[in-house]
Amino acid sequence: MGRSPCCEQAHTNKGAWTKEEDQRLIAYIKAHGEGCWRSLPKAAGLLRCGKSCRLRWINYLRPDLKRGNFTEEEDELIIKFHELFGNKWSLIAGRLPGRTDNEIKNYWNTHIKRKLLARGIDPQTHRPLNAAPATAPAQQQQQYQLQAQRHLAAAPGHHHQQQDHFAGVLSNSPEACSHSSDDEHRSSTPPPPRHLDIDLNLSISLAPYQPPSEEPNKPPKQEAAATAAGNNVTVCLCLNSLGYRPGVECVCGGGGASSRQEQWARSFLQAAPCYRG
DNA sequence: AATTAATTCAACCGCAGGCTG
DNA sequence: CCAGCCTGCGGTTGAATTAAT
Repeated sequence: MGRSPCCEQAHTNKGAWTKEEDQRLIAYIKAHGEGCWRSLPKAAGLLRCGKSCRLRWINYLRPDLKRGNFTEEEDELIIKFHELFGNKWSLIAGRLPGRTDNEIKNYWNTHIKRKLLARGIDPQTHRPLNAAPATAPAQQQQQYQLQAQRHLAAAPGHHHQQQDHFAGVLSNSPEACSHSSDDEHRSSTPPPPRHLDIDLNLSISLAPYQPPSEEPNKPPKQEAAATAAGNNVTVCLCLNSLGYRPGVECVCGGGGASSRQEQWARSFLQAAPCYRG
């Protein structure tokens, strides 16, 4: 596998972004949407590598970022998800609206680790610090993590439809884990004893690019889904955030979708048949 | 007020893995 | 099948900021 030459190019800026660079990036993405990171810097007139642009956008400029202190609720969610997924920050970020993997990773390392240690809990194993070194249970937990990850892998893309996000995640419903994996059927492994309060019955939807809503508490996802299911929608196969962009034609060239992107979109839609018109 | 230590977090780096020709 | 391209991820770094002395 070849290394991407994108960051080896000469004449690319590094380090902190300037306001002007931010403006350029925002303006470009507003006009053309996300994606095509490699060609973006040149097209946007930025002396940055695509990777850097992507990072800047995702971690800092994206309009749907929360950018505030983490709430106690979020803390607990992160802890639970970390227990479940391990250091899969992107998976964790996918279930915390408005938070980025980088942000969560930093927050984990600077705050939550310490918090857990203060509670006498090992932040890596989520077990009491003075507990005997786990062998079989740790393997079992790893297996549960793998199961959960397999579930998620089966449904690519971000898992939105988070209108009842916190309520759902925090629910103690006995059905919360009722979607148990194949593994559960073919092994005598007892069900995970410690994650019953995590609702993994995650559903997916085409994740629209959402400009900041006027009403922060009103999740716009349903609207988008309804619009999509209804009419007059252009599905942008260039997959700029898998955006449904009502009435907007794809602008990334290649007739609306590169073959690769189109293929991805098709496989996605097949994997999520309930979202096919 | 000056200096040092600790903390935070944006950004970078290298790699994995999927896709293409 | 293979080499190269591209994106995304997780770990790490280091500049900026804050707290302590």
